[in-house]
Amino acid sequence: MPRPRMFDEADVVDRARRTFAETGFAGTSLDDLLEATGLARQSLYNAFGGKKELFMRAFLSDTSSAVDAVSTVMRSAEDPIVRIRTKLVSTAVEHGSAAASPSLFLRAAVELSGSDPEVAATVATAFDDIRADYTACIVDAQHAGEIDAGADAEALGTYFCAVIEGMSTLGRAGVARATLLQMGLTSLTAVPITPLGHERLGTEDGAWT
Amino acid sequence: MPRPRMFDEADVVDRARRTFAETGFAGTSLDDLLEATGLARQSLYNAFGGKKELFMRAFLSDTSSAVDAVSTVMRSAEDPIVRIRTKLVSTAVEHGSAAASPSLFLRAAVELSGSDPEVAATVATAFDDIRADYTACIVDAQHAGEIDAGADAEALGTYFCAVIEGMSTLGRAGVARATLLQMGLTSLTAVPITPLGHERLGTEDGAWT
DNA sequence: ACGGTTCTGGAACAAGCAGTCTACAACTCG
DNA sequence: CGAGTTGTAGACTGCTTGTTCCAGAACCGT
Repeated sequence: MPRPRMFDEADVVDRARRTFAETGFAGTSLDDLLEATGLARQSLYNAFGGKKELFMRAFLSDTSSAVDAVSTVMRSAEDPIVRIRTKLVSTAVEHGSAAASPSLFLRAAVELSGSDPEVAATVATAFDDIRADYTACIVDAQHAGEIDAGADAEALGTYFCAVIEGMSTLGRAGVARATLLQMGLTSLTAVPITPLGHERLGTEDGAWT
Repeated sequence: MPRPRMFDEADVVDRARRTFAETGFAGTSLDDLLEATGLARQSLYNAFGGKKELFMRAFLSDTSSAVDAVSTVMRSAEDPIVRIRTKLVSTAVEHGSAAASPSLFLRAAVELSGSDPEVAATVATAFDDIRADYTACIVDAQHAGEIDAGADAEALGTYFCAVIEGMSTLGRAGVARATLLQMGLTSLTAVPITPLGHERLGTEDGAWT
């Protein structure tokens, strides 16, 4: 019986995500959101409840896609060591050079982790999940004989988590894509890769710009 | 002839820095600043000009001390390779476990680099300076025979910049000090250290908590 | 002690904010 | 087709924001 909505809820959340990612929670006004989503004031309140609630929807959605993105790559059928290099390269490409839509996950972590307990908890478990995925991938690589079995897999997993967050941060701060890529590939040399691992990775690493 | 000020300008800037670092530019109201600094409304406007101007004072001051902090360590008399490890350890200690006062430099980079050109430019040159300091230190280490002469010093410098920013970001997001330390020390293994370098670094790396 | 200059504290201001209310339009089911 | 329910649009409401104004207090050199 109700009049059907003139907007797609998921689409609205995604537009809100982009807006919040660009100007932050405190820096985004309700009018900004209305303009970005095309919704009428009351429609936003009917559908979501308010600014904070819409933010949390967008934030949780972005967080889980960030976690999923890692998970997808780290559990793919590729050689374990290649999965990690793939993630490093794609992070450099996605976060390089201003243009690309910045991550709300990272922004919310920096802006609100200190003040909002729910955001802080979500960020913390997301990082744990991401770390676990990296770690699992490194264990796979050890079983495949690509990485020294004696290496501390968890230390390496945590390490990649930091490298990739650092790349995102620097990318947002304006560091060029090629520089990010160089950083990512350098980080791989921290891993005690066996001769087999090097063979699987291939020799030439250039050709991304 | 004028009535002397009842506040120390540098002290006010420092208190403002802490406040802005905790709640961000948009998230900090003038009343918050007045409470944090103890100034009267008009005094703040007389002495600094306004909210934005005070923010820039605090931001520029924090940025140059962040750059100086790197520079001081990287040009110290210590063995080059030890300087880098020192910086990694101190970053882990300072940014570990919520409590410690967060960096306004990092926060402003994430919050405002996308919208404020002056902040973006400052952040960009600060990162360049920091990268140059790391690179110079690695070159020193190569001359001292601690790092393979064939390594790409600039790539390694850029890399440490990313690792350390990543550590700061994760620290703010709630990652424990011990974990940050583990990340920092793992990042060192990306460097092609010569036998002499390993000797200079020492063998046991534990005992920080 | 006094005049000039600056600092101080609070009141006042306009603009912008998140959120609410009301009238109307659109659709579905009986 | 029409009654009922829900979405839409925009005016409206307190409240907070950054900033300015004004009157008085504090200090210094003479």
